[in-house]
Amino acid sequence: MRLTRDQVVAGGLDLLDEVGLDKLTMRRLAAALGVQNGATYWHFSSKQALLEAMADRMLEDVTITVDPGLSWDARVAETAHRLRRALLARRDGARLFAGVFFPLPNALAYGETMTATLREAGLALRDAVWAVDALTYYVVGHATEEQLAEALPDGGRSAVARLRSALDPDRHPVMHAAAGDVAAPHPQEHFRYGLDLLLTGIRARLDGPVP
Amino acid sequence: MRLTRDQVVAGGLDLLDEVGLDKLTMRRLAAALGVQNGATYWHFSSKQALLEAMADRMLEDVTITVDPGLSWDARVAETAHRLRRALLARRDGARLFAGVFFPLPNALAYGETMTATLREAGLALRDAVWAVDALTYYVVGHATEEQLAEALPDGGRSAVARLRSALDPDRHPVMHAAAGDVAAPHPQEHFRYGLDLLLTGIRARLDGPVP
DNA sequence: ACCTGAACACCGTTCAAGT
DNA sequence: ACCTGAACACCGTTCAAGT
Repeated sequence: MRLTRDQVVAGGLDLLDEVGLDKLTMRRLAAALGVQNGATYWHFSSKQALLEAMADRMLEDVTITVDPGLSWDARVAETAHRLRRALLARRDGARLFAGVFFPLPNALAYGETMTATLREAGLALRDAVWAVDALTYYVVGHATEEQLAEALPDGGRSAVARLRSALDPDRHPVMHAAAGDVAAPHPQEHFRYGLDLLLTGIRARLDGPVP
Repeated sequence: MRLTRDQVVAGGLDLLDEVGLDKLTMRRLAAALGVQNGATYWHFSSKQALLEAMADRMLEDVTITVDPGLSWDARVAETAHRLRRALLARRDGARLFAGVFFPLPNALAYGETMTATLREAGLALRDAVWAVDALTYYVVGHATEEQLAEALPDGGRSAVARLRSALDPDRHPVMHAAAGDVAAPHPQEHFRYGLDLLLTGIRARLDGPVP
C-alpha cells in the first residue's frame, strides 16, 4: 500500500509522542514509515509544512459544538480548556503549536468560535478579536510551560530543584517564600486562576466602558 | 586578545539581529568572532547554554527601579511594557526567550519585582505568583506573534494576505468581518488591551472574594 | 587557560532515475 | 503518480594536540 498524506501526519504524531519534538526528524519519520528518506517530500514540501499539518490535526476535537445553553463565559472557558487538553495530549504539543503560523483550518475554527461567543456576549468586534488573542496566548503559554517541566529527564523534579537553588532568599524574598507554588504542583488550578483573571477582565468591559 | 564569555554573548546577539534565530549557528558565530569552530565550547558547554545567556542579557534593563510613587497597577504595567520592549528590541527576541528555561538571573529579578508588587497590592502569595505567570505568558505570546509576522520575507504583508485568503466568509463570518483587526495594524494598542484585561481581573480579586 | 584541526554522527532538501 | 538512491550543503559536539 502506498503512503498517504494522512499516514504521514499520523506517523509524525506517533513519532512525536515517542521521541519528542527535538528528535523528530524527517529521516526518523521515513524510517518509522518504512520508506526512504525523500519519500515524505512528495507529500509535504518541507518539514515546516508537515509540522503545521500535525499541529492542526491536534486541534481536531477542539471546536466540536459546545452546549449553546451555557452562558458565554462558560462556553469560552470550555473551549479554552479543550485547547489546553488538545495541546497537552501529545508530547511537546504546546511547543509544536507555538512554532507554527496561525491560519490553519482547525485553528481558524477555534478562533471563530471564541470570537463569535465574545461578540454574542456584547464585546465590540475589535475587542473580541483582541480578547481571544489574550486568551490564546495564555493557554498556549501555560501549556508550554507545563510540558517544558514534564519534558526534562526526571519529569520536572530537576526543574523544581534548579529553580529552588536559583532563588536567593535575600534577592528574591517573595518568590522564595512562594517556592512551593512557583514549582506548580497544581497545574489545573493554576490554569483556572489565570483564565478567570481574563474572564473577569472581559466581564468588566461588558458592564460599562473603562477609561 | 582572548575571547571572553561576554564577547561570545554579545557576538551571539549581534548575529541574532543579523541572521535571525533559525540561522544562528555555532559555526557562523565562531566565524563572526574570528575563531575556530570549537572555540566557543570552551566558554559555553552547549548552544542551549549560550542561548540562555543571550536571553538573560536581553532582559538587563527590565528591572531597573520603577518609580515607587506609582500605584501598583501602573508599576505592573510599566514592567510588562519593559519586558515587551526588551523582547522586541532584538530580532526573534521573543522566540529566543520562549525557548529557554526560566530560572535566569534577570528573569528571576523580573519575576520578583512583579510578584512583590502584586503582594503589596494585596494579593495572596500564591495568587500573586499565578497572576505574574498569566501576565508573562501574555507578554511573551504577544511579542512572539508580533515578531513572527515581522520575520516573514516581506515584513508581514504575506502573513496578512495568507490570513485573508484563509478566512472564508461563510465559515468564519466574525473573523472575516474583523480581518482588519486580526491582521493587527496597531500592536501597541492591541498589547495594552490584553494587559488591561489582566489588570482588571487582578483588581477585581482585590475588591472582594470571587466565587 | 584557551584555542586549533579534524573528525563523528547526524540534519533538511533536491532530484535524476526507476516503477 | 509515487518512491528510491544518492548526493549537496550544512549542523552541534568532542577532543587530542598545540600554545
